[in-house]
Amino acid sequence: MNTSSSEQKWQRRKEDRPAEIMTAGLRIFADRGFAATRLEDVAEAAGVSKATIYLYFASKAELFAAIVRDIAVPRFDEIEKLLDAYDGPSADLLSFVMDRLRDIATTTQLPALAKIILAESHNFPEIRAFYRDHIILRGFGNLSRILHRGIEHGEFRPCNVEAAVQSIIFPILMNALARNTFGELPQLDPDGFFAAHAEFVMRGLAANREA
Amino acid sequence: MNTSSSEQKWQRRKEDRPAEIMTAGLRIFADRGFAATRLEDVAEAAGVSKATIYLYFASKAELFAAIVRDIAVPRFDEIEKLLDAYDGPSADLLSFVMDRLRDIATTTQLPALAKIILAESHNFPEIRAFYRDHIILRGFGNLSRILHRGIEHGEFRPCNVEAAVQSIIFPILMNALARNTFGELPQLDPDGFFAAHAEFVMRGLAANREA
DNA sequence: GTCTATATAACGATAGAC
DNA sequence: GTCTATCGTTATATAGAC
Repeated sequence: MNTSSSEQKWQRRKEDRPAEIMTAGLRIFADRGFAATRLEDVAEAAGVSKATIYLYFASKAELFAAIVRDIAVPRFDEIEKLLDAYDGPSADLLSFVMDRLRDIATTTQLPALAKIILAESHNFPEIRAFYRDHIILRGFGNLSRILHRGIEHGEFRPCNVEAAVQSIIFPILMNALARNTFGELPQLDPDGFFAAHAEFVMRGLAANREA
Repeated sequence: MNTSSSEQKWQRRKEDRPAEIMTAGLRIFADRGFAATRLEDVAEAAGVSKATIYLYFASKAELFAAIVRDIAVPRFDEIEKLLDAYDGPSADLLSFVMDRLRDIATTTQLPALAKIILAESHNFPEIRAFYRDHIILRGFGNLSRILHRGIEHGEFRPCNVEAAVQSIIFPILMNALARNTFGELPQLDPDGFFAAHAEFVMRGLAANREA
């Protein structure tokens, strides 16, 4: 594996190591799941030794959490920044956020990681607690804010907000999980699905138009 | 485990064995997942030898499929029988079917088994194919029938039926999966959730009432 | 020459084989 | 039931940057 001209066994690249390890870890975790992923394979893919992983991450579970955090946190931050600043119709705000969720579900590996949580967190309580507190509750909270706002403004009908949050998010998540698991069943085609689900949601939330 | 008066080490109970094995298997599969379940433990819990399992089931995957089938098929049959016979408002029919889905999600181990499919079917394609063809596509098909019926009768608005099916089913399934994984987060409380989701769905499907 | 990022090698638990 | 291989984790040696 050495380049021909150099006899160097390794280089100091303190800045880049964590990102390289996380990139390698993401690919292998998403492919094989948590338990089946060997840190030695992650190390090899990242071009470091197994021990080097432990310089930057306290444990396998911490590495996994860091990977999830790296994907999720910037997106949540962006969404929350918008929520704080926004001052238009709640339906538009909800549409925008649902579009972002679609992007996350279709362009990142977060669904594959969510699958790992569902599948294996029974054996690994640390990763479950992290995902519950930093992903689920945070995501629920953000959507909940939008719905409460819309209800207060009379744009959405009063309803069980915690339940509505699930009616909105779970199809998006589960569609991604199902595609991840069953491949491209025509029923699961994301293009048609997301537009239709957004329409469905808007009608489900619409305030009664009365005279 | 033997009764005190009998010295028989075993009895011929050809009729009961499969059910006993499946009951034991259900508990252990739901608890540990597919790969981690050892047929030896299933045999012990069922009070038979490992070889006896193979008398009735061709493989571990076949046993798993039989357990899923045993839970799902009678319920599908019941629902489909109703669909064939029913002749009232589509909204009532959909309500009834959603109630049945809620019962299945809250009173059976099917969500735990669904979790296994999501989690492990990557490694075990046989169980994925079975679940896709006999559970997902069948369930999708049934709901799809109800929606098409309601649209034809003018009771539901015309919409992307395959997408609406997902907007309806996935929250029910995912709520059960999330409770299974994260325990009793108050947000996931099924009592409040199912009623609210049903209301949400009815509004999402409602035909435009126009003059 | 000193400091430290990194590799090598060893440890201990656990699971799978025979 | 015992033995063995594997893998997460940790201790120690060494190489690279300044």
